Amino acid sequence: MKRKLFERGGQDKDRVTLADVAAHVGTSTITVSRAIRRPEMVSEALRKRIAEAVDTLGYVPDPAAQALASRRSRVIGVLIPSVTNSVFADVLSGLYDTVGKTAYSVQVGNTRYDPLTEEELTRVFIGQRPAGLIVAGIDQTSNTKAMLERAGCPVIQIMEFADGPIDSMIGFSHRDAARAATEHLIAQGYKAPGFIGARMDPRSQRRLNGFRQALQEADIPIGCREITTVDPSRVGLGASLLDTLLERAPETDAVFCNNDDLALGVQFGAQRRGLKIGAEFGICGFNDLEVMAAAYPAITSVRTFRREMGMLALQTVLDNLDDPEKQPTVTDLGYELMARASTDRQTGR
Amino acid sequence: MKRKLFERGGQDKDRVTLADVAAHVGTSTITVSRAIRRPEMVSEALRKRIAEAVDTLGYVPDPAAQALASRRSRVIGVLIPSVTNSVFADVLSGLYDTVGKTAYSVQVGNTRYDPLTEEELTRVFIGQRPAGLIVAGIDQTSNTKAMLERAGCPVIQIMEFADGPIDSMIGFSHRDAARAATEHLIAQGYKAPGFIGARMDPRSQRRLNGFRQALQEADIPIGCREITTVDPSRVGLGASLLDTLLERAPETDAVFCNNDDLALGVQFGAQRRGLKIGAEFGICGFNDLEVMAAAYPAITSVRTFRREMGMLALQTVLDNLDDPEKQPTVTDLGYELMARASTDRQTGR
DNA sequence: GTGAAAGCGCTAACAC
DNA sequence: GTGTTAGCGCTTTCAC
Repeated sequence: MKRKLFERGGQDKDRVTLADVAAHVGTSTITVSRAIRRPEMVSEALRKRIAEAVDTLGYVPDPAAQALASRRSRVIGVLIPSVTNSVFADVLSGLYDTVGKTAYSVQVGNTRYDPLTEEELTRVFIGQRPAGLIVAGIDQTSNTKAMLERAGCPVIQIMEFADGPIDSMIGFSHRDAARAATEHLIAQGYKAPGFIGARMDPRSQRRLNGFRQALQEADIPIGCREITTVDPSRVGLGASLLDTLLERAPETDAVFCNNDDLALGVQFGAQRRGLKIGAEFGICGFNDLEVMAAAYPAITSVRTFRREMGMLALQTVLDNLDDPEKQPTVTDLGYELMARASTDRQTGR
Repeated sequence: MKRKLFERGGQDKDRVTLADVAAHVGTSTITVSRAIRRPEMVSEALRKRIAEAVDTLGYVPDPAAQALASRRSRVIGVLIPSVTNSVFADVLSGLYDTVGKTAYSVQVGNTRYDPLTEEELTRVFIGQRPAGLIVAGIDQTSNTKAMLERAGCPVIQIMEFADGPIDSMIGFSHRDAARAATEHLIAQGYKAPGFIGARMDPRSQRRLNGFRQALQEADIPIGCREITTVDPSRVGLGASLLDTLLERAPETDAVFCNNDDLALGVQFGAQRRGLKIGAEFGICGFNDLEVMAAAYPAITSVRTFRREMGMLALQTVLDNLDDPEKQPTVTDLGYELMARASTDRQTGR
């Protein structure tokens, strides 16, 4: 087994610097620096020779030195509450795709649904003089909000659409989306829809509010058909929450689930109980993960635009960086109800 | 809508530096630096006053300056082929958990299953003088491998267990795991197991090899029961690949799927066809995502230790950083066959 | 269009 | 234990 060679220094001596490139070409470091960052400022001839030297010497810029000298890093900080939750994984995927071949890089902080962790991470991120900051949600502590307002870089809030953005905002109304889902259940003829929710972070809470609002407007009493837990969401949890729901409120004939994992679990649980999905029991999820359309029977859900949110958020940072005069934007990405067999009363099964 | 305030400088003037803290306490910058990084080198009295000053002034270290001066950043680079694939999301979750309250941070590069993107990202990452590097797989280009060998930091290969590690390695044998799964199908009495695979990256390929090996050892001809595609895996794809499989090889009575998404899709497809899962048709997935146990019927899979892999990889980097004399380690995390109803021939459905 | 000088905020190396 | 001196590799500012 080979020995380690990173005791210190190591290949650090052979690091190729701007000065090396400059010497090779016979010009000054600043010109090389310009040739790389703003080619239009350097004559074509020089530019070409510099490009060649960069190539042959294998020069790679030192981001630390760049950041220190320019007082700006090329890191775009992203604060999300979870990395495993596929909702955020999709957002990340959009971010990574868009950051792709730009000179910027994405650094993700996992707040674990904890506002204080978020505050701490915000402090650290801002200490890096980030090029931009993308944060999930609108429920930051007042300290966090104050820091973000003075961050000195574009700040994009994602996942929500609401009043009082810190800077730019890209998302949708969780309440409206949930209300639409519930209205769909009612329109399909279900008489006693219930709600199943896990984690119950602020976004889940807003979805619950949308559910309540729809029932209220339809003059349907809620009864005991709201089953929630702070436990993280899992498919397996769907079935157990369904058990609780049907025990407490046997009249329930449909359920709006906080997210798709729960909905899938509810469907498995309902099948185990021998319920006819659709005809006897309606199921609606939230987010429209790919599995929903593929399930048997296919499960109704509310489609949300997660990758798009990531892409647009990153692009918004880039746009703001390009043009510092650019005004903040607030974008509603909306949602789309995907009605499928699981809420079709004609579906026997 | 508020005006932007990040035109440049902004709050940069009020940045609290080591010098500010030193002045406040009446000592030198280096002492403050030491008080923070190696408290045992500073007298208790001073240390306490410095801590207070740091707090009241709100000092946050500048990672760029640290990296530049020490020629080492506190960034641990992670190169994975996908962020949405929940397999890697789980690994990431383990990484983030472990990096948690350390002074290090994780930076993820998405290679998109492309060796050249991986090479490019490796070059950029190494240019950051990372504290450590965690890379998925063993199929790097020779250029990439050469760079990693000279990276001057701990390098951990994850997701595989094989010969010739670059430095440390943590994973398991995909071939052995797949062989075990296939042997299970055979032991359960299925006579003509097939293979369904998507993406077909090197790890999938090794799993296919394990499948072949098991059939060969059991003297079962493979026939046309290998259905693969380079398309990325989706649940929906499972059903279509099942269609292809049963068309080409109607004798098939069980299937080993490259991953759990496909297995779930196969199950939905089989249900749609009215096949009795288990009794008539066996299904085995790979990775044992949470949904597999929750499905109805529950689906057999091969459990892999993804979060653990992330945690251990990060910990290995930290250990190597603590003790540069530490020798590289190679760890086999193994796998575990989770036999469930979907491969139980007694299961009617 | 190009360059010289200065310094970003921190730490390594060597004093004391 | 603590301080001094020199940078790290780059960009800013201001000259030319």
